[in-house]
Amino acid sequence: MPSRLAAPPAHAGGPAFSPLYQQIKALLTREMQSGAWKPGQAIPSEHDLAQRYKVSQGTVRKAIDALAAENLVQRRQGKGTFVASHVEAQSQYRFLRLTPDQAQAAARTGGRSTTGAAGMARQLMGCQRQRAPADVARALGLKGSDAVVRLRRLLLAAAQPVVYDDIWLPGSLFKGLSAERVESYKGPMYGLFESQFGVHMVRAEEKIRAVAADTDSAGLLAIPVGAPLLSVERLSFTYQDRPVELRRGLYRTENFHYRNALA
Amino acid sequence: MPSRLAAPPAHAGGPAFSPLYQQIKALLTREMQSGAWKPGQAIPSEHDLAQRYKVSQGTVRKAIDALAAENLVQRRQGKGTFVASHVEAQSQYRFLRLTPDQAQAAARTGGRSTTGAAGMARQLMGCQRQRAPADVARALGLKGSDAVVRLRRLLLAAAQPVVYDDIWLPGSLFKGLSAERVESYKGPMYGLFESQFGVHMVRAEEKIRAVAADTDSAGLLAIPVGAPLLSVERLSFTYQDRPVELRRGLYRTENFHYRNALA
DNA sequence: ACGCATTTGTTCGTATGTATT
DNA sequence: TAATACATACGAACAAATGCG
Repeated sequence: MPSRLAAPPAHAGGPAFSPLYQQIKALLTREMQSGAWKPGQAIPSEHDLAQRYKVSQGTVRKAIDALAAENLVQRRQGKGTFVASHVEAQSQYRFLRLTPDQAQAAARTGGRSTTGAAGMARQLMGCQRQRAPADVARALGLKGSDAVVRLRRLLLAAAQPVVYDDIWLPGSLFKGLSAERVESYKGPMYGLFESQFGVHMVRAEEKIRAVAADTDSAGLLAIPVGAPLLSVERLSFTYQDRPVELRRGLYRTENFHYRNALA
Repeated sequence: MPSRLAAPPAHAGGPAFSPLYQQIKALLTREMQSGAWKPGQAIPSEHDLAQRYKVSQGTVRKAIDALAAENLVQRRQGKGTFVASHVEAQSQYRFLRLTPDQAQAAARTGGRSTTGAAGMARQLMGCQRQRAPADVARALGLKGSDAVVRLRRLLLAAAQPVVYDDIWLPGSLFKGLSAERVESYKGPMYGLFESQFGVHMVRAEEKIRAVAADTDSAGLLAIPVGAPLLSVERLSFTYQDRPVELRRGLYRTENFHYRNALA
């Protein structure tokens, strides 16, 4: 009997059991999901957790290693293990891959792209509540009758528009979200979601295309109709792979590029 | 005295030492780089390596774990640990992110995108040797007088051109590369490089933009001049972060998209 | 079909090193 | 300096997957 905690049912298809450290990992994840351990805060020490769950410290360590590999937590020698946060400087703009062309790539040297595409000016173009369009509802796992928040904004570099974002969020999770709250918040959008609404983005999937600017986007981004734009459709997930944001971005890439690392 | 193998010098800037398992990792990497352990082959067992290097099995294990995390090797329970290979079915087209739009995304379920953008027809448009242009030489770390191989090709889906690739390789590493060798090889380009020239691609960096088709690319890809195209500039590295390929790709994204996972 | 040897995977325990406060 | 927390290293035992006789 390999499991001493919650033994998963032995139904066909799924594994009849899972290693102890994965069960511990699931328990730790649940603590974060429930909000008991909040982003930026330290979780209990390995020694502490080992006692709490009656397992060896090495097993807790392996569970935490797995969480760290998925960027759910961050280990800091001598200090502790911290729940990942989009508010902290280290992991701010973690999901933003747009980079100025002339940014000296300190890519592999561990140099967090200090320049990045951060520090761009924000301009909110709209914040409305409405019923979810069919495609948005499908992506977010909502019913067509459910409410969503739609948020549109521009990012500008040197007074030039570079990014237009069209963001859709489940209304039930973002109750008091308003234009004022967005505009008054300093720092990345995901920091706002996390600190004000308790929704922490864990991972995302993007679909990228080249498209021609239509009249709307051309106007917003100050380019000719038909000019090429990078279209980035992002679906973001919180804990337990629950989709909580659909973001459609249009990027001008004359002076910026989307950087990606393949391994 | 933490190091029992090669103790790195304690010069300023670099760490005065490195953990044992990292030293083991470096030794293992050197075996692969030298060609002593070839892609697809099994490396010695953990027990074997532990004896060879006079360290514990756990230390070898941690070294191999690190290599596996970087996709340099692949572990298979009960069988052994194998040098990663672009020839094998599992990791074929590892660097290809272009996906048909209607491919049912088995993304997280572990389902290797069987559909993928594999199975596309290839059409070689040229294979020449020449002196390296300045920008290519800079990217590959060559002198302007060095020879390079330039390779151009189309990828077609349903008889429609989808991808145009312009590939630059250091001439010194790819001596007998010819159009015939490329056309007769079945399987991915990186499989050819690996099996025929002993150059294994370990990782890559990509810069992605939206561009308008010029007359050349419009003709090649059968689209109007000015149509939007995804421009993907890829720099690929072999062991020790040595750049060995510059690839400029243009993708039609009407029916395909570039998929990316953020974590 | 069965058992056995091999290899990686999991779990435990202990000791020591390094970073932080 | 001391206490705390993560990081490294060792050793041991058993489990699970594989392949072979």
